[in-house]
Amino acid sequence: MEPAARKKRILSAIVESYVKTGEPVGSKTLISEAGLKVSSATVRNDMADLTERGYLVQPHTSAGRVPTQRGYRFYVDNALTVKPVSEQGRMYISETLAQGADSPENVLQNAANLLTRLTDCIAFATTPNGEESRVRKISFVPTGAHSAMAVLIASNGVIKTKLFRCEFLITPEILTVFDNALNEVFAGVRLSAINRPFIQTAAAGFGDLSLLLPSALIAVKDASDLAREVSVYHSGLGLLAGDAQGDRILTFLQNRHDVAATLERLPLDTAVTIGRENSRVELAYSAVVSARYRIDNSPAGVLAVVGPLRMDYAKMLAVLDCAGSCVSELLNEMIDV
Amino acid sequence: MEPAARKKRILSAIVESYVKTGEPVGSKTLISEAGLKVSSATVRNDMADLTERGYLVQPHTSAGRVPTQRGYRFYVDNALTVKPVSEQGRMYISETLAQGADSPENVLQNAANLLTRLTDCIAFATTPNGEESRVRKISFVPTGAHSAMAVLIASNGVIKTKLFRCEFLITPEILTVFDNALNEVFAGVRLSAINRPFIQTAAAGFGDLSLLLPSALIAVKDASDLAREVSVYHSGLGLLAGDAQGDRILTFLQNRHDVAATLERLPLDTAVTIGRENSRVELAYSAVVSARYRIDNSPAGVLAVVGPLRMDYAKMLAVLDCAGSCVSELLNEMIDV
DNA sequence: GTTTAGCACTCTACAGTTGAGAGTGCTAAC
DNA sequence: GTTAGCACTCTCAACTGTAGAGTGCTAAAC
Repeated sequence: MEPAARKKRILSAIVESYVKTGEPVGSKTLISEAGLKVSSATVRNDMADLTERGYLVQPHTSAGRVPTQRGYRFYVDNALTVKPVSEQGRMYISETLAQGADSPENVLQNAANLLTRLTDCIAFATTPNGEESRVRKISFVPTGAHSAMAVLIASNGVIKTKLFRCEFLITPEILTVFDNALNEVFAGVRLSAINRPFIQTAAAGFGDLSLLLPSALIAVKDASDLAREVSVYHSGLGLLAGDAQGDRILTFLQNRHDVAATLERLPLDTAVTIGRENSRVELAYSAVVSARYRIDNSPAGVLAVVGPLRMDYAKMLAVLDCAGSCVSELLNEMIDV
Repeated sequence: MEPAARKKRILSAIVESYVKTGEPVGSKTLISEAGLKVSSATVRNDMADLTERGYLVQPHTSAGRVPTQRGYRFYVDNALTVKPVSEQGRMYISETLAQGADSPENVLQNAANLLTRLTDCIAFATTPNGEESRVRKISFVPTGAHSAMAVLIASNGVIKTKLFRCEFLITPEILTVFDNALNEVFAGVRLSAINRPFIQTAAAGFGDLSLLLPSALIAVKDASDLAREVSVYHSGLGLLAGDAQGDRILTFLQNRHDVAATLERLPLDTAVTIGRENSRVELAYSAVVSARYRIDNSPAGVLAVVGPLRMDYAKMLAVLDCAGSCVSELLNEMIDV
């Protein structure tokens, strides 16, 4: 075998052995496990070279080698063969996700729970980000003499409500007027366009009505903001107990908005993000495997698991890929009512 | 001083010193800190007695004493003077809770965040349990040709929505019929009474209509179930990093339903629950300080902090009591629209 | 030029030892 | 009932020695 090819094989074997055992891998272990036809001295030379080039490190002088983040990256990019989830596995995943799932939120929580169970990692699922979605319909529901609820239905299936109060008496007639007026203005508008200037311009266009509308307009804007907000479901907190990176990850979880933003920033495809490649320092020693689910065939929310660098990347990728496509299927069914 | 009174004083002093320093308290330290007018030998005799009666323990032969759970309990019941939060403190709490609080959920999340900040403990806030509350109003909003959304407004101010589909075409007229029919049946009914038998009986009473109603009825029941469900907001996960009980508490947090149930089971007043007094084993080495907030003057949800047994109980009680009443005020304002 | 055997070297992990310091329980006297 | 004095116990931290694992280097073999 060519020296170059052998080195690649040695690196893969070290990653795989280290992932399995957690022990630094020495030259002798490597020969017996990888079935190499060379002596330990040769392997040592190759390992020294790989160390020099930054793919491996030695915890201390007399220890075996451990992959660096660069080592894992090389392994994931060049030496990984992902075997898709079996047909039975896929059915199991699909059925588990659908269990008692009467809303998209439920499906996503199911997904996080399931991923934790299948991967033994903390898992996340985000709601679809609303950046691309538009207002499908606005309705009003009376809730009291001076209060009502605005209901916004977005094109990605998300429904948000917001209460508001008025000085004047709210009658069914007024709500009908609101309904007609606001649907005319908002229908088809992108959620991201609904900001203060937008509602001010809208209000100005209503003549007499504009005196009655402000609180309703603000309620619609608030509902739109809520619909754009990404919320995050997670599962597997308990796994952090005793985990080496547990403290860091807890710090990461502390701030909901950071978590949402970090997950949103993940690639649009199934992907592995290793250590410092992550946008948050708290994840500098963790690996994130993620997949997007799609709604109406465009990337929507993300499923992800966070675990140690030392993880079975092939398995994780297979599971996430499958879960992602199952979630897509389920949500698309639910939404196109 | 009477020996009995002195022992009580010694126990309190040990609790307070241990809470402050975290170090087992020896007889000499005790004399200098509690200003006792007896010798260390006398104190040692008293400590030996308190140890025998289960109020103190020695981590090892040559160490000072540490309070047992029984010791803490005695201290909390007999030696604690709670000084109410100052007027300024109260205003600060009240204002912080109200910040950007446009829904009860927001107020509760604010409360959890604030409690974490003030107490350096993980904090929880539960939504009002719906056991006592009744249906105030039901509305329907069309969302598509064959789908609509049921909106249930409960007497405790909670609003829940549920989508449903029908085989037949949904027109505004049909929804008006639904609206009238279902408000007649459900208005004033306790949420806990809305179960399968109830909706079956209800459906039976509608004659011809009953063919159209089932999915709407089920949607109302589902919304009612959602409204009864207690959800839990929490804050301070990051504090678990490096905490001695962190692992246990993470395990406790793992299951949302257990958390909700445990919190619901806490006393109706401001209270301290110490170690094994808690209903969950994971909290056997933690203390929970809790307060109920009230809606319409009856106990609704709970605010709680979970921390080490070794905590400043007086301060915690003061803060929780204050936060509880501030949340009550705020929510009552929001709800009686 | 590449590969190999052999050997000296380095480092860790673990177990055992030691001495200082803290705090106790007991006893005899007040 | 309280106190002084003293022997005793236990922890903690620092230090030591040893076994084991794995390396890097060198000189010889392919």
